[in-house]
Amino acid sequence: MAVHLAKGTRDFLPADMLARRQVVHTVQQVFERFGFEPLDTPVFERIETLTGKYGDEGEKLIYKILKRGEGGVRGEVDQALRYDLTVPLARVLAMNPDIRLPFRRYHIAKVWRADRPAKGRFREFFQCDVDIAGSSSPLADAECLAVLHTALNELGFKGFTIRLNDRRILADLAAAAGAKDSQSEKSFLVALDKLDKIGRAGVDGELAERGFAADAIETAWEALTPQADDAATLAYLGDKLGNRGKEGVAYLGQVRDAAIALGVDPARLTVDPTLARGLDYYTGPVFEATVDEPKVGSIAGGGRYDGLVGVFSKQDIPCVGVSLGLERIVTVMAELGMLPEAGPVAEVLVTVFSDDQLGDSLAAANALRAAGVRTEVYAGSPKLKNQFKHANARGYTWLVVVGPDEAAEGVVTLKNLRTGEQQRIAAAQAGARILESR
RNA sequence: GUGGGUGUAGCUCAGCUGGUUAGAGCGCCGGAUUGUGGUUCCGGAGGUCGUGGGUUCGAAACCCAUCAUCCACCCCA
Repeated sequence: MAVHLAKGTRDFLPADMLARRQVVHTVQQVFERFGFEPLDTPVFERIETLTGKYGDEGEKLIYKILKRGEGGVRGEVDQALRYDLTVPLARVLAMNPDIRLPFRRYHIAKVWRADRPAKGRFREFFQCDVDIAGSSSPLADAECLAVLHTALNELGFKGFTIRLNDRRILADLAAAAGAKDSQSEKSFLVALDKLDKIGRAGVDGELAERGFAADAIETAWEALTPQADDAATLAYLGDKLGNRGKEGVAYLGQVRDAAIALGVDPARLTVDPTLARGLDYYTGPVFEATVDEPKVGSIAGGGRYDGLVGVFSKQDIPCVGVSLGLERIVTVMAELGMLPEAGPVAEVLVTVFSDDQLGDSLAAANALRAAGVRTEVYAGSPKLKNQFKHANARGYTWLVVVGPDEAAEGVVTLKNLRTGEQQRIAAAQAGARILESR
């Protein structure tokens, strides 16, 4: 039968896994360096936990699970695969009121979206989230920016930009453009978000189509007049916007100052009032990281969501967090040649000379492993030639042969396949020799 | 969800306007005096031409459907 992967999914063969594991390891080290603690949650949640959090577009992308028994036959749904790691966190916070706040957690796990696959986009993918719960201070937002900045740096990214905006600024801009309700506000944001793609004229066209009046749009554009730098942009916006927008501007200024004090390179930060992020639950600052070289959209995104936990419990807990998209990071790193080539996990292949000599080979393998050397022992005993080919094809550096001569002397032949040199030494010494070559 | 492209050996692809036994490179397997690879030489295996219909004397090539995949839009990590 013809076999296919489910759309938008991938197998990770050993070479992929080794590269990905290294990326995850780096990210995890950075997360812990900032004091974030690990958390995991079930991959599926009750459906009502997830619905109503992601907007109409997002809602369609939730993978739903049919009920057991007759309910499944009737097409009823009671559970769904998690869409992100933020809503599960909010649920955990609501269910565990004794968690000491502020609480920092990281979560690296798979999420699922019934999206149409594209470059760097899958239906099953990993996110690496850090969030701080229980702090309304701009310092918490700044810490998230700092951890994001550090992680991207340590992964080796050179040309990335973190764009910043605030939901309150966007709300005022939408209002200026004539948005009357959250529906038209969202409509405005969707159009505005395309600015760098379709240009001002294009956005004007879209807004007109969406029913925005030309003179109102003009008012919004005035507030968006480009300024020399972030400080000027914030000052100018503060001047043009209403009270809500002013609040956002002031807050964003504090976040930015704190982030820079935490070591974030100011050249990497850009206040961009046209940055719109779709998720419904954001309330304050929103941010997004992009790389300029391969076009894969954003590689990380986040923001503040002060109302989400309150949806699940009486007590509101202000939260802010950022999510790194592992899939896109790996895609970009692969394209830029930032991932090292993975060799075999084992360092040495112990060949099997013949069935008669099997015991000697196994003893040699034991000695190597006892010495801490990652060792493959050839399963079987085809011609030595083929075992050599196997070692070479898999990229081994070291190879061990134990034939009758070696066995008689109580040694093994250790060969370096790169240089071609070989010597007869005791198995334990062979182990030491390999270890010192690491 | 909308529009467009692609689908031929394990991999990358060639097969002109339909015509007899479908090709190449790489890879794979075997061999070149019987304890040694990676180079070279010789030989070999391997394809229901995505799948199902249709047009035709005849289709990998034309038409329809379907599945898969890629690109753009939408949205997003």
